[in-house]
Amino acid sequence: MPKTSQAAGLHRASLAKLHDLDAALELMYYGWRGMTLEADDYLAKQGLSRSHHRILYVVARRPDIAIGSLIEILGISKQALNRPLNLLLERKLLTSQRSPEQHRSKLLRLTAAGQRIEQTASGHERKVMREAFDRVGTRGAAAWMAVMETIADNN
Amino acid sequence: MPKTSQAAGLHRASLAKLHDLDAALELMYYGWRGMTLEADDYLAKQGLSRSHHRILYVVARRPDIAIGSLIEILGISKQALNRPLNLLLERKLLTSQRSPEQHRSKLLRLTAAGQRIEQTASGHERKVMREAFDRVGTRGAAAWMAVMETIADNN
DNA sequence: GCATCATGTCAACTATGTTGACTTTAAGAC
DNA sequence: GTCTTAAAGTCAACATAGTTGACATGATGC
Repeated sequence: MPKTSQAAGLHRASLAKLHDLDAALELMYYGWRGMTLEADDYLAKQGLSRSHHRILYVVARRPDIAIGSLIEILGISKQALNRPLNLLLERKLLTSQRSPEQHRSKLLRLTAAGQRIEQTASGHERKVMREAFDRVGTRGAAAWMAVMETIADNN
Repeated sequence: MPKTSQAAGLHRASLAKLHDLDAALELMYYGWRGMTLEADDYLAKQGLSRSHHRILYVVARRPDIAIGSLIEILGISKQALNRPLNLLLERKLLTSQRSPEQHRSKLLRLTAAGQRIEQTASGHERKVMREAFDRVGTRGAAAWMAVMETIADNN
């Protein structure tokens, strides 16, 4: 895994602004890095990375999700899912079992250990968001969400 | 280069929310994807990708930047810079020349073609931001910036 | 028994990053 | 002039995270 950059953000203001919105473009970039920085450091210490966290995050919010649905939500191929998923199963952060009602699909769940790691990693990200929202109040937070929703739905 | 995902965002609301701020975490992820989607499609058509765009973006805003400074700003190793940078030079989107005042460093500049591509790619991203800002007004945009600044400086 | 769906796996490839170990080029010290 | 140093360039080996294609396995439905 690439080292989580220590210096990202240092240069946040070091570029001439050619356009009005240059600052916004750069903030999106450094904002994403800033939000995930501590979580990535924590995950690296656990021998995990962003891809593992994405899996844990989704399974935490969709217990008993089938592998096919997980693939759909993550938007990657089953081959790409294979490696990180197997690592999580080997490390017993996830369990997989055929549905009791004789389905073809396998259902994924977090173990207690998996829950703990998901909570901690996501918690680092939430902490960053919470501190930022605290600075702008409810109205500001709502505006941030509205902007991001518009951008996220741009496709 | 990985295909720029078509389906990202479709599942934006499909997860149960375990915490207050889950929506914000997901918006950061899908927001980043949404902002870069069209630019990445455009770049792919030019046989380029995000890493090339980052180089073009920085050089556009720091004409005559030395390679060492570029490395610092991008936060990657010179070996990682090597390949995309050489492609841009071969494709004559960038020029490099030793400083006239007999310096050791080489100075990078965009060619007209390089400027055109940088403008177009960044323009796609600015368009997305502009549309989102238009929905929330000046105050909302200012709040968005304030939130992102706090997050970006989190390191 | 057979088709089909969901899953699993293998191989080859691309892209983007890392570290380590060099070389080359230019400038400055002496 | 030679030597040192700084900046840049290059080569190899590696890791991660994705892609496609091809094929195997397991469970269900008929």
